Amino acid sequence: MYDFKEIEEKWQKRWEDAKCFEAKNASDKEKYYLLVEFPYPSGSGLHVGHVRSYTALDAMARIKRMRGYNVLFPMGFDAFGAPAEQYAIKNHVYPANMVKDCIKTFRSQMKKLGFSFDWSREFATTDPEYYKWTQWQFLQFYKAGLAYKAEKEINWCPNCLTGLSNEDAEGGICERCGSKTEKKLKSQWMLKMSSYADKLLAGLDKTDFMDKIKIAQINWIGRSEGAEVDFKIDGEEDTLKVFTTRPDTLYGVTFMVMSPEHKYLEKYESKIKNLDEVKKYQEYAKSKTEIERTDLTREKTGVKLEGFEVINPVNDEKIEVWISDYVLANYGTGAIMAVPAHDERDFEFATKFNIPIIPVIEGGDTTKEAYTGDGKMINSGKFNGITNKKEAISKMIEYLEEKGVGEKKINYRLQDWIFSRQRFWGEPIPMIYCEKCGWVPVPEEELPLILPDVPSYEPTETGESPLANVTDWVNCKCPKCGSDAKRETDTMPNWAGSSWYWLRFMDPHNDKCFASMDALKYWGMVDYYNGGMEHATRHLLYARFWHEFLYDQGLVPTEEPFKKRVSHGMILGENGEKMSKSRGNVVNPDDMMNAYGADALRTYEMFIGDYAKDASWSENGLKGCKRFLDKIYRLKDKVNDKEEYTKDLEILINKTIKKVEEDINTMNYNTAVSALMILSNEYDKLDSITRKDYRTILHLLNPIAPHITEELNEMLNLGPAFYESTFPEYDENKITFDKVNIACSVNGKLRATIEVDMDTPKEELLRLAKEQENVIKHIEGKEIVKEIVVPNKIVNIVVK
RNA sequence: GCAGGUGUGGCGAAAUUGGCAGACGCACUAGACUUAGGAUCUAGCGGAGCAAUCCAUGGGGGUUCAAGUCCCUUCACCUGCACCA
Repeated sequence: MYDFKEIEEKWQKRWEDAKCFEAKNASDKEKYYLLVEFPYPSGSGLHVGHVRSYTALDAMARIKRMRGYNVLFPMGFDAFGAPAEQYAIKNHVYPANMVKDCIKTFRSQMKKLGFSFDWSREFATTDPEYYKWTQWQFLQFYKAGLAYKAEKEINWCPNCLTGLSNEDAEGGICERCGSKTEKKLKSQWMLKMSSYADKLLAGLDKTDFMDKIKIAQINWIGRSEGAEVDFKIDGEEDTLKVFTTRPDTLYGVTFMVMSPEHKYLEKYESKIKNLDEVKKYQEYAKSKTEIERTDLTREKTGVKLEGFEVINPVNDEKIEVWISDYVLANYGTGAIMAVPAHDERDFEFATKFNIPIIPVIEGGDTTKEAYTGDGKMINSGKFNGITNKKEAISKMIEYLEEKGVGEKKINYRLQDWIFSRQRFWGEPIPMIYCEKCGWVPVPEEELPLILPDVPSYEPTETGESPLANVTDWVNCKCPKCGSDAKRETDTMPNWAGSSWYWLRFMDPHNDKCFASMDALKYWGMVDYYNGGMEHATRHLLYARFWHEFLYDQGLVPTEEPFKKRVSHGMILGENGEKMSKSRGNVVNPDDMMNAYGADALRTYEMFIGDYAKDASWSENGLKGCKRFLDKIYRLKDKVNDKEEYTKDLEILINKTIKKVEEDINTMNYNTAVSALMILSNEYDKLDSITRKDYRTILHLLNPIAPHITEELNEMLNLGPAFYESTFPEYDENKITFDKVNIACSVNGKLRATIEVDMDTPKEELLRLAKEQENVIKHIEGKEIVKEIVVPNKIVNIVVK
């Protein structure tokens, strides 16, 4: 019938030549910034899931442009990270070349799909011109005291002799060889994200994220209010500090638990009488994989410290101290006060090791289980009798503060960001270590610090980055004192490059700064940011943290980077499972485009279902959408030479205009498509349609299926190309029919429908309803109890 | 365990937010046109029933003239987080 390939290529070229999708950094038009997460250019090419979100935002971008906005809709590539590195290790090639090839494939696929990205702004995070600024920004963190070195555990595979990312060591098992991974202490660069915890929480109020995304962020930050309490170590001046959310239960403390990694175990080694046993337990805890350690069904284990006791600050009683791996080293102070009567985990522990349980709040049976509910305080000295938990907590904190043995404290689950990777394929961290001066930043004018090629891409045997083997790169002079020094060989994590990329899109070719203040001010916040739900926590937090930091440094004009964040559901295989090579259910967008065309693929992915939900692929569904486009094409033969709407279609057309724009702006793409299908069905019923009828449906469909609609519009010479036209407006006066169907029911059951004039008065509706044969049948001989009339909707007669 | 979400025909889903459940599409059935159909057109398509009608939105209960929609309860599945003190 028509050659969609030829049509698609023609229009793609036309758009490119016209540069109609290139955003201007200075414009009288109102700006609109649409951002969709840039992809990782993997070797397997674009996924049909990419097509879904890109089409969705493309449709929005096209509508916004046709509504007169200066739209920024950019695309780039996030190309540092594991997959390219794995490929490099396997094939002994420099990853940059492979990345280049993959990007080429991705770009060409996206162009074939007709996305209206502004390609003039494209970049990859691996471009030295880009990572120069990633490095520069890292130095700003350093200068502000927010980047520091600390001993942190990494996942270490004793078999491969290599450090692994959390992803590669999932569940404590080395992905490559299957052996159990260990924890190994390594000095790593950290970013002080924890100091932004409150800002990250408060900043959410300035955004319009989907609720579930806000909640995910809030949970991840994990703010919890409580108190820090000092327990004096018996026989020492030192105190053991714990964090608790339940200071009101202090009188119920019967033991303390420290994590096996707690620093006091070393400090007070000489005090501990059963040191051998303790050391053995520490070894045991270390050998546990992440999964084993966090397995809730696992029985509690632990060792009591002999000769090491603390004093309860509220009643001066001596308390035994244990170590157990159920207490985490990296949360709170790494030690807890245990109140078995009112905490489930402490209860479990106390029961197992026969430790006394003292209830301090009335309620429940604390010989059987921990009571975590509310109640009257008992066994708590002067606090006895308080029934309100909130009051009890604040009174206790007041008391602790008075005595100088504790204070109010807010804790966060959110931790500092481990910013080092012992990996090759990442941005080099621009720091130099000098014996005399310590850590010295690479001078800014020497950036970018180029990532050199190396003889081997695998991490070294000591767990260092392969860069450590490039001696003439590592060895350098200290920028401060000029003596021999060494470069940091760790690289940045994958997340670094994607933590500010939306800013670079605003001014991608700037070589003086990461983006000019003018550009940053003009584009402001990203208006609409779309990405996968899997990035709702980490990426989004890193990006917001990074941005908030830049704001505090006066480097960006807005506190928050993204106004609205939305996420799309996955496209699953035809069998309802996640698409993967091993499951053999992968659908290649190229194959679909070749068989049905880009427009059909785009239309189908918009029609597939609720945008926010997962959806299973169906090639038959795609065929159906192709048929719909074919029908649109065939309708051209019905076009007459009239220039106004067909009278009978006018209302439906106006309604459809309204619905399509609203639906696309609210992510209800599926109903936008279905509205257009309904309209096309109505057109099809008529012998002829007008030029305006036809141009309008093409125009409405254009954001979703841009090629075929442009072609038909031009073929019939209906008007200027859509990319340079204004989107149709609906007439508010013509979106309601003058006739309306009224449901007539008896006792809530539908008995008849009547067609009446819009806004027919109540009395008239009731009278008409009662004339209906089937209504009469059901009310005859019965007593009418109630009559409900809702104008333009329904009549309900209640009988007995 | 906690948090969030979902549950409607054979399938993907709609439902103006309390007012005719199943729009639109797929699959399927019958027919038309055709050398042919993976094209197009016509008709049908939740279940039961010849029909009037009855039953149906995971299950149970409630509010209401009226419930897919609100409330209570229960089950199932999905996604995060998970011994966070």
